[in-house]
Parts: sequence; structure tokens; C-alpha cells
Amino acid sequence: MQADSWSPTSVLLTVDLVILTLREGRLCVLLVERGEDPFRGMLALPGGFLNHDGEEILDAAHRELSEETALTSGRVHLEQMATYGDSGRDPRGRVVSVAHLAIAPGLPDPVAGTDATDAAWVPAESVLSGGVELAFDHHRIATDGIEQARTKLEFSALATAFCRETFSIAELQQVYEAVWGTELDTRNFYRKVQAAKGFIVPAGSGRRDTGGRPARLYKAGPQTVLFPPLIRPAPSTTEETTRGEEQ
Amino acid sequence: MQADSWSPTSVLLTVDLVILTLREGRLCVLLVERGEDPFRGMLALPGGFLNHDGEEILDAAHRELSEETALTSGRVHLEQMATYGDSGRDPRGRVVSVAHLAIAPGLPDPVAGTDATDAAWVPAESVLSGGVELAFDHHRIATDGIEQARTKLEFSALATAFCRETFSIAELQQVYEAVWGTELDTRNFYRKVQAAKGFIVPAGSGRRDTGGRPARLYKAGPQTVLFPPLIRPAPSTTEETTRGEEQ
DNA sequence: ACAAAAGTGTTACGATTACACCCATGC
DNA sequence: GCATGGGTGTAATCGTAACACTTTTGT
Repeated sequence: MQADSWSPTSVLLTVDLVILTLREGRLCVLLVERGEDPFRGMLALPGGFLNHDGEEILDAAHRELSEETALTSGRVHLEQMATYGDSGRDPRGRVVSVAHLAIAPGLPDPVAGTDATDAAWVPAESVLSGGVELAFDHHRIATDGIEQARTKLEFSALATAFCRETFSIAELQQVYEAVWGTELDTRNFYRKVQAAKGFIVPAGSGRRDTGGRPARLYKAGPQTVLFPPLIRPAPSTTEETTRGEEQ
Repeated sequence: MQADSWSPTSVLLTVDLVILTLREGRLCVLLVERGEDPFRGMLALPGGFLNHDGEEILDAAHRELSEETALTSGRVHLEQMATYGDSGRDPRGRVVSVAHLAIAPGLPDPVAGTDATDAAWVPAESVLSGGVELAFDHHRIATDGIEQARTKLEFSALATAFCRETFSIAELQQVYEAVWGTELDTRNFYRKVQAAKGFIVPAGSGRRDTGGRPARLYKAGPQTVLFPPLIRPAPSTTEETTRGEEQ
């Protein structure tokens, strides 16, 4: 720590959320239209300042999550992602944002937030391709969040957070296919997730109205790290030599 | 973002550094003895408040790194790790710390910082086992940093940051063995690192006074992500079912 | 010549893939 | 019965581990 001869700079702290879900087989991000003035009317990630003195960062993220979504129970995955504090990122002054990644099962269609004028699920593809413009540095944050979700799917049990309490293995596979944007072999996927001990545990015989033989149902197991991991197939011949690492 | 009906809380922002290096084949962390009053005389991670209005977080981390170590050139790896902001973590008030991970080649023995009374390289093992007490929540931060380094060694070219400008493959192997605490087969390691294209590139024939045939020398390649990755051998039969994920 | 360390070939094994096949249910 | 989707068996293939072996230098 530094000597206190000069007074240290204080900053405003916000939490921003990259909330991901699956809608009609597509990975989507929750975006809100800003009702307040910096970037009023523009799309942005949900988020906000710390509430009162003493609110924990993770609590603030949970609070913003509840405000923006109609999340019933505590069945949401929420974890810290990275901190963005570039001096020019907010016109109001020095605002540092601790970005979080949230994963939720498919949520009711249009979600009306408390202070946000409007909220909408936007396909992750549109964000990645730059098709939508976002306020602040939220494009960067959203991109980082999506990429992090893709990576964590390989090594952690994150995929179950996209599903409801109980789910079939086919549903779990759809999560992987949607987030990665690839197709997987049903039979091999079946055995791989079973091989990862503690990933999923049986939860009764299933009743699903899909027509064929009913699938067995499972729920999330105790393990958070997957071994062996589910390796994401390489995007075929397209070599990508440029991938930044340090931020 | 929230409406401005109430004034948002401002916090003090610090950067803390988990600086890792190899000394005599052991992974070590740089710790300083605090000369100022919260936890005066106790060991802590190097770090400090943001300097003046407008200093970028990453710049502050670089500055602290230079102050605490005698780093000559820019050959240091520095990346953001995680943010720690629990309300009780600093007795002076609400202080939020953006922790960074730094990797450096073996540095001169005793490093005297500018404001820290004393600085010392402490074996990572001692920190992990709880053998040394650290100020604030720095034990947690240091543990997280060491674990992150271990993981990143598998999938990124981080290991080269532990080496000097040029290095032999055997030296690179020592990095892996020290950080992971395992032994690796020399021959297979040799081919694995060569197979990861862009990881290391030749840098002239080597001269080392080790007695045998001189090793070829290499330098860090352009690639930051390793494919195929160098998988860390499982720690034998010892099952570990409890590994936290969310923070 | 010998020791020490670098680098190469080769085989055995385990994991992964691709795909053929059988099972259970609704209509 | 037959369409539909769930679940199992198996051979070809790939990557890896293990280790014998050759090469190059210093003394």
C-alpha cells in the first residue's frame, strides 16, 4: 500500500450484468434501453451503482439481476467476470464497473425492468457481429462475457444453469450446441456427460411430450468442475492466430 | 444504471499484485512487510491506491510492479485477475482492490521496495499451506492467483513469462514442474511444446554450461493460447470433490 | 573414451469418433 | 405397426505415455 501523504482517488463503483439465456435454441443476452441521460435511449447491459454504504458487490449484482428479470427462485448462476475502469468509459466521471456473468433458464418473453424503459433479449450473434450498438464499453463487456461462457462450458458444470430444475440429456446437449454454435453427436454426448462424475444426477423418469420414448430426467450434480472436460470442437479449417489474452 | 435520486457510494480503489517467479526451482510469491498502520509489520501483497485522478487501473498495476521490483525491461506478464470488495476487508473503510497476476523471470535476490519496509520471495507452498499470515484478505487473493497461474499454464503461453528472453526447452519444463509440483517426461514434453504451434520459436544455437550437449534456444512465440494444450497430470488417486467455483 | 544432456523412433494403450443397432413409448 | 426420439455396442482412429536408443558436446 502507498503512503497517505496524498489523498487517494475515490471512484464510483457499478456492477454490470451479462445475463445469458437460451431462447428458441439461440443464445441471447439481456439488454435494456437506457432511460437516464448518459446514452439515453441507447441499449446497454443491465447494471447500476452500489446501493448504500456497505452493500457487497455480489449482493448488488444479485439485486440488479432481480430488478431486471422476474427470476423466481435462486436458480441463477452468478459469478464475477472482470473489472472495467478505463478513465474515459463513462462521461459522468471515474466510474469503475465490476462486470458479472449470469446464466438463467429460459425466461418469460418481454421483461420490464423497474427503471429501464425497455428490456429485450438480443441474440448473442447480433452483439458479437457488432449489429447492435451499446452504451459505454458494454460491447466489449458483453463480448467478453459470451466468450467466457463458451469457455466455461467446457470445464465447468455451467451448462446446467441454462436448464430448468430437471432436464433431459438432449436438452443439455441443446445448450452446448446453442452456446458453441456447433452440432454434436447425440450418442457420444450422452456418454460424455455421464462420464463426468458429479455433473448430473438422475431425477426420476421423465415425461416430455416430444413424441418418442420419454427421456430420463436429471438435475445438476454436486461437481462444479468437469473431469474429463467436454472439449469444444475446433471451428474446422478456419485458423485464428489472433486471439488477445491480456486485458 | 440506477436513477440518481440518491447519491451513489464512492469507494477507494487499490491494485494488489500476486507476483510470481521461480527461485531455485520453487514457485515463489513476492510479499512485503507493511510499513504503514493498518496491519503494520505484517506481510502483505504489494499494491496501493490509484495514483492521481485519471490513472488507469492497469497502469497503476504496472507502476506498483516497478516500484516493488527492479524490473529492467518490459519483459513482465501482467493481467487482471479478480476484484475483491468485501465491506470488511479493510479497516480504513470501503476499499475495493483489483487484484492482478504478474509473472517475472527469476529476479535478483532481496528486493527493497520504496515504501515497503522489506520485501521477500516466499515459497508458494508456504502461502498455500497457511504457513504465513497475510494482511487484509491477501491470503485469499494470493491463493487465487497461484491457482490461476497453474491453470493458465495448461492453456496459455504463460510459462514463457517465467523464463528469460531466450531459454531451452529443459528450462521451460522446469517451469511447468515447479508451478505444478509434478515431474514430466523430458522427451514427451519436448515434442508437446513443439507441437503447440506458435508457442516457442527458435532463437539460435545455445550455449549453456551444463556439461552435456548444448540445448537449442527458443523465445516466446506469437501465440498466447496453446493448442493442443499441455494437460496437467492428475494428482494421482487423491480425489478432490470440493472445489469452489463461484466467488 | 566417457559422462551428461539433447533429441528421435517406436510400441502399447486409452480416449474419441463415427455409425450401426436395439429399446421404449405415443398415435 | 410405425414413427419418433432414447439409449447401447463396437471397430477404426487419433493422441498420449513410456521407454529404448541415437546424437552432440565438455572434460
